Amino acid sequence: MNTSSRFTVAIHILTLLAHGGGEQMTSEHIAGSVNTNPVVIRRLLSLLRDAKLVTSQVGVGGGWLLARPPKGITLRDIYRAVEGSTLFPLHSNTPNPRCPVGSTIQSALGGHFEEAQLALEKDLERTTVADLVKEVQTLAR
Amino acid sequence: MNTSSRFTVAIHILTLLAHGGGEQMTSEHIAGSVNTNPVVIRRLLSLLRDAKLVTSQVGVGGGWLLARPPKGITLRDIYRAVEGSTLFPLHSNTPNPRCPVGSTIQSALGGHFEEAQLALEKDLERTTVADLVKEVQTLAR
DNA sequence: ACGATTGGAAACTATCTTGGTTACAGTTCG
DNA sequence: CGAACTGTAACCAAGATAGTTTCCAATCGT
Repeated sequence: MNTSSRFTVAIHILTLLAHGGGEQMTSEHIAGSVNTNPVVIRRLLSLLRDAKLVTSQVGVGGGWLLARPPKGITLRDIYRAVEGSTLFPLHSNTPNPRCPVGSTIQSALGGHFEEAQLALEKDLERTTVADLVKEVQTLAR
Repeated sequence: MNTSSRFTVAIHILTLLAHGGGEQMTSEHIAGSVNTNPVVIRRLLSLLRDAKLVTSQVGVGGGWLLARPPKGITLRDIYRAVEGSTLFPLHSNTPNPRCPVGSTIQSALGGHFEEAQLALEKDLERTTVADLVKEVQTLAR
C-alpha cells in the first residue's frame, strides 16, 4: 500500500501557504516547517504546480503561491496530484491464463478496486485546505 | 502509494480456495495459479491464517482450507489481514514544533485520514469472496 | 552591469520494501 | 522409512523513497 508520506507533506505545504495568507513563500521557508530539505519540497511543489494548485516565481523575492483560494482545494485534488498510480496494484506477474481463476481475477477485481478508490476520493473531497487552516488555527492557540 | 500487490494476491488465493469448493489445496498448486513461488504464497497464507480466514494442515495430503464460508469473507477482512499499517503515513521527520502549522498539522490530519480509511473499508465490505467466485465463473465461460 | 536570491533539475547515496529463491527443519501419512 | 506437505529463516535483486550536493537560469535591487 501506499507507503510514502508525500500526501501528508503535500497537504502540509498547501496548508502552510494558505496559512500565510497569500504571501509568497520560499521552498527553504517551507522546508523549515516540514523539517526536511528544500529540494524535497520543490519536488513536491512541482507536482502540485503540474496539477495547477500552486504557481512559482523564480528570482529574488520569488517563491510559491496558491493558484486557487484554499476553499477550492480539496484533499482529493492533492491526493491526485501527488499519488499518481492506482491505489491497489494488480499482480506483478500475470496469473496463470490456463486457470479459470487466474485468467479472470484481474478483470473481476478491476471494477471493485476502482469503486473503492472512488469511495476513498469522495471522502477526501469533503475536506478543503481552508478547513485545515481553520483547524490548525484552533489547535495552535 | 505505494504500494504492493499483496492485497490482490490474497484475494486471488481466497477466491481460488473458494472456487475449489472446500477441497484442500497446496501452496504449490496455488502458486501455479498466481504464477509465483510457493513460499510467497505461504507468507501471505500465514497472514490470512493469523486473521482466521484460512486453516492449514501439515504433512502428506495437507494444504489449506477456508476457515469460513466464502460469503462470510469480505474484501475488508482481507485488506485488514494483509495490509497492516495505516493507509496514509504521516511525516517521516516530525515537523517543526515552533511553527503553528508544523506543530498541529499531524493531529489535524489524523482524524481525516482515519475517516477516509473507514470510507474505503466500508466500500470494500460490500464485496465477498462468494461474489468474486460468481464473477469468475461468469467470466470464465 | 553586478551580485544576491530564488526556482529547476540532474545526479548520487542510504535505507526500506517487495518479491523471488534456496535451504532446511518439523509433521503426517502410507 | 520415505514422500509430501507446512513453517521459517536467510539471502538477493530491483524499485521506491528521502535526503543531499551541485550547477544552471531567471529575477531583482543597487
